[in-house]
Amino acid sequence: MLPTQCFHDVDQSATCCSFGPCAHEKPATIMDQVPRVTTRELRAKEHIFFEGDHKTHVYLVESGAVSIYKVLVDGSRQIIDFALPGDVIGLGSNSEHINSAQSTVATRLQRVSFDVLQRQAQKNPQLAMQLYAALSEELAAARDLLVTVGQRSASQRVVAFLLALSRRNRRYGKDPSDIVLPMTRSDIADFLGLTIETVSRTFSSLKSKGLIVLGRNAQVDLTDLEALERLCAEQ
Amino acid sequence: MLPTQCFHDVDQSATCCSFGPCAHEKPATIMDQVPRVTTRELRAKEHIFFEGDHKTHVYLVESGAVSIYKVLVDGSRQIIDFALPGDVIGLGSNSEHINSAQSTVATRLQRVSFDVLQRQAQKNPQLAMQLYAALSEELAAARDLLVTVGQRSASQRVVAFLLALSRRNRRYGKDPSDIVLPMTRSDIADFLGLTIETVSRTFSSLKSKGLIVLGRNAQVDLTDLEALERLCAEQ
DNA sequence: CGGTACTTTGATATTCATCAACTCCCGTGG
DNA sequence: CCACGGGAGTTGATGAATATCAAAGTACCG
Repeated sequence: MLPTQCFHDVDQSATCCSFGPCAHEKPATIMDQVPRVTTRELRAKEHIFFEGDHKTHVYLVESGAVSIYKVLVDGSRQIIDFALPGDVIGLGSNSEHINSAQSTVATRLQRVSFDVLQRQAQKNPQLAMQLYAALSEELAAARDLLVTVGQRSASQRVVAFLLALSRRNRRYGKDPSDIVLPMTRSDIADFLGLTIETVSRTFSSLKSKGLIVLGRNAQVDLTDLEALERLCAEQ
Repeated sequence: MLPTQCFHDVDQSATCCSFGPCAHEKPATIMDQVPRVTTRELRAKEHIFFEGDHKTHVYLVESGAVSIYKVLVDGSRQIIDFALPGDVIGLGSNSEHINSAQSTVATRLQRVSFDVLQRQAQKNPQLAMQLYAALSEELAAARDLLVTVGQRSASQRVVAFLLALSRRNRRYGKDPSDIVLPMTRSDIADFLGLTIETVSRTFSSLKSKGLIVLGRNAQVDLTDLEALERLCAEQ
């Protein structure tokens, strides 16, 4: 097992918020098995690749954050996943990218050649199975997000999003009630299938209820995790 | 490449309806590489497995239709995919199912042992890569549905759904303007993140506009494919 | 400092969910 | 053969949630 662009945790049992604990600990196993790893630095809002581009590399996020998204003809955008430090971008056997990727903040990436990775996988069944497991997690994450967007109210979606970041913090040994949002309201809105205004209003509402405190620098304090969990599950 | 539960087509370029042509033709390559294939017959609305169940088999849909879904604590259901004839259910490296599966109509399945398949894949890199490609398609399908549910209006979702079935027909050499819906309005609603009533009203509205004709036996005639495509893309 | 991008807040409009009643279809049993 | 019953589908009336439009406020970067 190895980390993927599993931004929100994959919940096997669909309790609560459809986000749950994600069990991968080993960081970047894939990258260790392939030679010639190079790094790339990005400022905020730089593109890594576009949908339809020929797939040249697979990337590991070292720091920062990347949005994986699709755009419709009318220009509206659905962010499919946020790739955070430790997550891998660009897996899948297609020779072309099926979505676009853009840094949401300043970001540092490691990259390996897609072809080299594919060839290694052909020779090494264990690597192939690792790739398979990684993709399997991405699939679970995409489906969890689908459940959230398809079935939950605006405030439940936002809370689910915050709790997913909280759980990620816990997984990495950081404070689960003190999270950072490395993306704009607009990014969050496009991730949750809402508008900027609705996301902003929901934050304000949670703040006025004393469930969160909005700090400087995109910092958010989750002052009542239990109440948030309840909010996310209820109805 | 091999077929998966890619109900709607995977559109590489996110044109129109986020559903597009899906290029797999070889049916059931996986099943041919594993011994002891058995079959199972189901009446409508029988369960194949539940979320959390130990994964014993991987299934190929021979006839009928299967809904893959998750339920939330409040009882609401999100159908994640419809598996139709030729599609495979139960892939992924988890030892437990991460969603439930239920026939929507009378259905016949082929099944192979999950463990046997895993072991074969360990030994046979080509099979492993096939599984990888299959999962890759499932992921693309889940993401396309996410885009539809997250960004489109009720009528656009319904039309996208109809057009996906139409394209599937075309791919299998059948009439793309004469489709069958092997599921209830309730299933469609839970797939598209809508209510039964909204789905029904949308069908009625499309009918009154002369874009579709509702026939007997869940048959739907798409009398103006171009107008439907336009409806799905516009705004 | 000054400008730009991002965020918040308010007023209004629209879409879709909800609640409720009714119809249709099909199978079952009297 | 017809009556009954239940599941599925349709249609209408209403309300709530969220999008849209508009404007002001705030932080950040040169």
